[in-house]
Amino acid sequence: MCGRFAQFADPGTLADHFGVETTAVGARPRYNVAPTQPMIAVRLVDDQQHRELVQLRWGLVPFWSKGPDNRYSMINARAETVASKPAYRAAFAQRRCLIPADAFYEWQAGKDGKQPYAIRRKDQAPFAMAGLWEHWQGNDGSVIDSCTIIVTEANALLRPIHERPLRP
DNA sequence: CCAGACGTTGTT
DNA sequence: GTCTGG
DNA sequence: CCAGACGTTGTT
DNA sequence: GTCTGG
Repeated sequence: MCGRFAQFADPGTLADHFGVETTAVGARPRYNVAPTQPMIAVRLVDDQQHRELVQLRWGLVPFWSKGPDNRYSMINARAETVASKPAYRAAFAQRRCLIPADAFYEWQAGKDGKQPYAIRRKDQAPFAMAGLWEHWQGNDGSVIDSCTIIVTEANALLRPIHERPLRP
């Protein structure tokens, strides 16, 4: 669940909405954020007291990784296992964040193909998804700040559109 | 012990 | 069918 | 998540 | 870095 979403609220609106003081981020409206692309997150600054808007790569790159590896999908983390999975454990303990969104997309499978839906609030206000972020530094000094979105079972509203698969 | 994975979804 | 790139 | 590629050689 | 499978 949640492989695409929209972020088109302007940083000022997000700042009001999520209690952020720093808004210095080069954000433009995004109606279709895809995995590996940069997106906006809300996270604590180092003092752990204030929040900032920050640009992160969608698709968490573990700090111990040799680099981004698209063979593994780190765009979502299951809520039931996020505390113990090697790729997420450290971030879960230390580096949680909010992913502001105006809508997220789900595709309903039908016999004539797939029908996309945009899911958003009735009042169209931005909302937050739960996320984790990670800091990665390569041997050449390059740096990637990345994130993942935590997912759970579909609720009654979403179930007719799309259910998260069961896992052994 | 070392080598290799480290994740999720969809589809059959 | 399955992987990669976005 | 979807869309698009999926291969190798030789030449510029 | 840390766990799992062999």
